[in-house]
Amino acid sequence: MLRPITREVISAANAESLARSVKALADPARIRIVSMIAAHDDGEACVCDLTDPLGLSQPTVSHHLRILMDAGFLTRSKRGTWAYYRLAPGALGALTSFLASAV
Amino acid sequence: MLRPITREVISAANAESLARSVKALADPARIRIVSMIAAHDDGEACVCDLTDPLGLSQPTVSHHLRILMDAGFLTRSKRGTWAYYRLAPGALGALTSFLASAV
DNA sequence: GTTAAACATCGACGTTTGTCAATGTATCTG
DNA sequence: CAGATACATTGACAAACGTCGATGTTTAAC
Repeated sequence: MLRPITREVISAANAESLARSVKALADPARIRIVSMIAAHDDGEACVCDLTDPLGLSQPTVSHHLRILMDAGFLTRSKRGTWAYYRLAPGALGALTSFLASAV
Repeated sequence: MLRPITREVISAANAESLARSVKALADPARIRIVSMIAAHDDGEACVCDLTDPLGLSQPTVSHHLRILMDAGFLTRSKRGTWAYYRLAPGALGALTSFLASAV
């Protein structure tokens, strides 16, 4: 993988937006949540699947899920009283490849 | 890139350590610093090269550089009164590939 | 219509974070 | 040695963050 002769510095605005995405993953609970959802049956999990293994209260888990959703890493589908969360296809890969190329 | 049938959930300890690394990049100033160092002549830059383009005070820049060093993303070599910072080879790539595979 | 269950939202709290001015530490120059 | 330069460290402060208990909202079951 060759290094281009000229290397552009990331713009302040792009750095801000990239930092927002990275920040969404910069917490152990949220990293575990993403990993747990990815490993769960059918690739989806509800809040009640996560609270116990995480050792966190239900409001805290909902809070983390909202942050991951707002950052575009998760999607939510409500069925009955349950809310099922999934990985947003390609979102994580997009971040890691952009991170690797941009900085 | 095939997905393994069984997917391990990341351990709490590994999530903690991964979060520490990610957190070091979860700030627009630090992302710009990494990008600026990568783009700078000979792949190295001193503190005085960074303060003006970042619009931050010298202590703040030193603070960010320390965080990036502690996380293993940068190396420092002192020559005279100047301190030259470089990307630690492979550190960023190691993070992104681990991130992509582990979560 | 009541009750119960799953989840979201709110309010409050201690902790962590990003920033700067002030100060300390080397290193070079005359 | 005296002054200047480049950088690190310290202390302080406001803002952001992670967490929980309490409460609100929606849906299902009886």
